[in-house]
Amino acid sequence: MSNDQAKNSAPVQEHTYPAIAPYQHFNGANSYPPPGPYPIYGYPPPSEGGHVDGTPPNGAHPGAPYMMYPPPAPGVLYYPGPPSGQAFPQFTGTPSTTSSGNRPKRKQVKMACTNCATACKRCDEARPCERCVKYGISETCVDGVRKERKKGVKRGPYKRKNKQNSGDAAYGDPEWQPSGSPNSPPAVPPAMHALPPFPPPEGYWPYMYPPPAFMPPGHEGHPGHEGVPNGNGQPPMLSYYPVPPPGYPPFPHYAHPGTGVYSPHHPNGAPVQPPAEAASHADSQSVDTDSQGRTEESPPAPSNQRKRTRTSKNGEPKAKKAKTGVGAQGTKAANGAAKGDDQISDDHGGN
DNA sequence: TTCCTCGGACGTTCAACTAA
DNA sequence: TAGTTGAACGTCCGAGGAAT
Ligand SMILES: [Zn+2]
Ligand SMILES: [Zn+2]
Repeated sequence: MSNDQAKNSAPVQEHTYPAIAPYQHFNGANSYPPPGPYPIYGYPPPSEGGHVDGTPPNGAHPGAPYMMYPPPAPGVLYYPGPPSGQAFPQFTGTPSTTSSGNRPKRKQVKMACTNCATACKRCDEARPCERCVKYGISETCVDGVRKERKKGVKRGPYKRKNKQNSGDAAYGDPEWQPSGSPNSPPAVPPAMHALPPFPPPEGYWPYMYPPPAFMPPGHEGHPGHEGVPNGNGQPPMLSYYPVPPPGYPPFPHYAHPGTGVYSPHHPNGAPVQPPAEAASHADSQSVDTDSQGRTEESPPAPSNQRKRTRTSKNGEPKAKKAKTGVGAQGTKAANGAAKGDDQISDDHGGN
């Protein structure tokens, strides 16, 4: 902790997403989809047994990519319809989750008081903070001093993350971006510019329409397909299937970027899970990114599975701090107060 | 059974770096 | 010079050992 905390107390980095217009459901209903992940699938058009309103037909195979019917409005992010004709509940919460699931993102105070910092416990902005008040140590509840950052530390060359697709990123990679091959020029529709803010609320799994650089699978030339009216008064059919934009985790089902052919396998070889399973595992397929878009190569085991060793980073036990004074509070009353929360503790370093 | 410790995940900040 | 990157540094969750 150091004075730079005070220096920088003005701009608070809020990681909440701006309010966005309701996304349109697969079936056209205007409401927020529930926080994901959940399986992505579609239902066949009426010409193939589906219902005009987009609800699934009897015996519909929910894992298959189907044409969307009625045709969607371009330039919006769409979400899959509810399974089995159920309606999604109206989503009213503030989308704020970690990228690794539905767990709410941890909010840190900008500066914990010395007591809380020492105890590695949650603090708040108030002074005295709630915890210090609770333990009757208000008088020692003060901000710590932030260490000054080292200067003059040289770094290597930076990788550019937001570079245009160079063509060597594999499909499914966070860096992959739709672009044309030498044989198929880029097909990024103008409507894409009307997309809602990117990225969308975490936990939301978008469908993008029209799919950039994708051709629809398996319906070429069918009357009434691909935006071409069939001449029978039937509206044009438009393809609709998952396309992970750059930075999005891979979807459970894929259409090959080159051929547009749907495959139950991810282009990089990983098999696709059945929808129900995908729902519970889609999270694990996602590329975990932190608040700065960093990715986690290998997400840590859940903390309840972590092996805990009692040694410090250098392999030695951390020195114990005397249980006197405020940092270690000393009193049982203070120590034990709230279960699952406050236990006054020794200092221990972060990273 | 409760209390306390502390490993490490997670979040924030900002200097170094880079492209325009 | 503005925007991006990435590491330093801070917060604090929660498992598990120690104490009662
Ligand atoms: Zn505090
Ligand atoms: Zn305090």
